[in-house]
Amino acid sequence: MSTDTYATNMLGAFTTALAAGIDEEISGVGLRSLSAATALVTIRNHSDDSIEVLRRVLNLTHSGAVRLINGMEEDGLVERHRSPHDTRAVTVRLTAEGRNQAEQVLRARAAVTERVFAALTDEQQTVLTPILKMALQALTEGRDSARRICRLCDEGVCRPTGCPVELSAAE
Amino acid sequence: MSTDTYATNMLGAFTTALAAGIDEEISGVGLRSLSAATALVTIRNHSDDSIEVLRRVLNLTHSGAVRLINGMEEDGLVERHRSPHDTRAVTVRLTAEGRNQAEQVLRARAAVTERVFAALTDEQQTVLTPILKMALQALTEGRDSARRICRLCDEGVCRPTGCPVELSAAE
DNA sequence: TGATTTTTTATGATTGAGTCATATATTCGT
DNA sequence: ACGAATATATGACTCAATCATAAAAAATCA
Repeated sequence: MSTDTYATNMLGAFTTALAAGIDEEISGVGLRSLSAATALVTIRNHSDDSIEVLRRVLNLTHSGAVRLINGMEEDGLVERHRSPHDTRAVTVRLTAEGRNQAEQVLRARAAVTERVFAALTDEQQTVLTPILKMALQALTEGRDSARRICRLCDEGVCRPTGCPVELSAAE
Repeated sequence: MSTDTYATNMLGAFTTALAAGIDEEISGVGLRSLSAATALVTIRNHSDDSIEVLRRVLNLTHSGAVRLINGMEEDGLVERHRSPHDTRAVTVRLTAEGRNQAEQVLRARAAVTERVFAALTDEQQTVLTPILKMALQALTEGRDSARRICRLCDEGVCRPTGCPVELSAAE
């Protein structure tokens, strides 16, 4: 069963188009970088994570993450706090403004994915969901990988139904 | 018919995961930037396009594109030629090495999309194809948009069957 | 307990992709 | 033929991110 080159080519184009659309929409929120937008949502979902954890989710060097947080702190989006049980670690927390901006990033991403979904027939929407679930399970390769994949998600939404990425990560 | 937030959230995660996977795999080819990789494939598909056309496909400023081509020329991947009918315009053509690297970029992207496809059941693969076709049509907003969406595709593959993006662009 | 290794944050120096402002040459429209 | 539009190019600069390195706290283990 050799893979259908035509279909895989389209999957690539689909990814290019969708990723570009999401990036563009998120850029419209007006944050200093896409990394900042991603960090904002990541922190929203996991408050009080250390810079080191953030570093892995964002796939940056540690100094890169430190500088990203510096900038976001300057912009009044996050605050540094000393971790109570490990005085080396710095935990990062959103300010009210940061929380506000994080919601805007989530809305921006959702706007694009909703637009794509709306272009499909009801039946296509129905069959697509389990396909996405299956693909996400296959793409997940452990805890760190799961955090990276879900880094721009509204995690509250997946909680009740169960996130396939989290399930697969806990294998 | 309010959209299913759970499904759109997963579509976002799917895009994040797939786009990151593709970027990472393409980075493994060892070119100086993702832009260079994209330019390489774009030029492969449309040889002798001008820098100005490239600029639009890659979504760069003109000077950005000029500098990208400078670098790629230094790396021996492309050659500048004066356009025969417009002496202002510079057309860009791949060297043998450039062609070689472009194929590697295509293979890198295909490897990731094939892996995802392979994780699906035969039936899921069958129903996914027309869904992708429909979504791509919806995501295409004209000629320039089509070029951007297909910028990392192996365009030869879509020719026989017909690329939904091109069809939609020619509306 | 005390010494060594590991983990975590931070900073100075640098890189490199990309932008902005501007210059120059060619083509097009009238 | 002249003015507007189009195309390439370059100098100065920005900014995200890296590399190399330092220092402090925690964990390990002898």
